[in-house]
Amino acid sequence: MSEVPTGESLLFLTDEQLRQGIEAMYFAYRGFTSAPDQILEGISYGRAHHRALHFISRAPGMNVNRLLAILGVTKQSLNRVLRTLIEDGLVESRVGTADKRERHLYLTEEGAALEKSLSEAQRAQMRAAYRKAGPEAVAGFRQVLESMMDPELKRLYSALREG
Amino acid sequence: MSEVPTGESLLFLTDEQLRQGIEAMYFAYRGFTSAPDQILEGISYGRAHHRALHFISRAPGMNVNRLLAILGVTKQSLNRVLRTLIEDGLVESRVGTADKRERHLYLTEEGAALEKSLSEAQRAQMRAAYRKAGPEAVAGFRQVLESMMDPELKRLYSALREG
DNA sequence: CACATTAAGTCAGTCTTGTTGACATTCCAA
DNA sequence: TTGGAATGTCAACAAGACTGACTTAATGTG
Repeated sequence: MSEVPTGESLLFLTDEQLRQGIEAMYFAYRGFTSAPDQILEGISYGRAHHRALHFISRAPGMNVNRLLAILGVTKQSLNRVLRTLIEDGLVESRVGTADKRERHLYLTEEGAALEKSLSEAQRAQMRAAYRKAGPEAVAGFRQVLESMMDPELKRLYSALREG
Repeated sequence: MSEVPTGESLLFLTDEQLRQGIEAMYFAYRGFTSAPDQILEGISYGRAHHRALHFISRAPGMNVNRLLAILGVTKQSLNRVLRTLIEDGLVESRVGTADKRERHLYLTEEGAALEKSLSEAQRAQMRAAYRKAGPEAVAGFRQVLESMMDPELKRLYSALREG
């Protein structure tokens, strides 16, 4: 947690090393999204739909505000996506019991099936990368990613694991 | 290169672990782009302009086809971005000497200045993340990112380093 | 030389995903 | 009971991607 880097890590962080990291992140992110994108093209959905399905699947019963905070978009933008998913019978929106203003979101069977196919494609890609790199590399990967997150996003990310 | 994982790595790659990796990648990518995005809003440029400036800076004299391959967009899409950058005097397009059909791209002084401010903001963010995570984590991070790349993109990524 | 191909640029139209702003509805809580 | 919060909706717009068709200029080849 020291703010002062060691001589070695200071040496390590040349602009060139950082630039390579930036480019690696850029190219890798494209690989990261390509598998689900391939499934999505053809059916009339995009990445925004995938993201909504993912997080609803991850935390079923989540209300709209929570999902908005996670996705970091405006409610108008999310609403368009959510509306099509609800109309198409992939997502169910239930009025809250404690607070009836809230809408709680759930995947229908059909929604869960699509989410599963998308997430399986993405996991397969991730699994291949993890295996190529090995467990120790994966631990480092996760550490750096967490360090890159905005504190608020990191909070939301951690909350997903803790329920 | 073995297709059969060891017992340990098999244990490691639970769906939950993979899902956390996927989410980490998603949240981290948002942190990754936020610093340059902040500079870009206000001036009338977006991420597409940033990417073009970055790679022209990285490989000055690059022709349009090469940049198209790196960015993975259509020429119509790139052209819109490139045209504004040239009109605004940030990028210079020189007719090729060997092959006069080609246009070679260079940053002007002004273009280099903007690129520098964008890349410094992004590097600062990356540097902070790297320092928090430590050198060993960074090595793992880089390894996993490279494993995630599409082979063609990895080729382009590597070519950037080798000149 | 004539013709095909390549590199680059352009025009027109479309789609997804994001944005603002304005407004209605519902319902909780002080 | 009234103000504010949560939600939803309408309209307009912008960035950034796409396809398809086409031009121009330069190059390569039969």
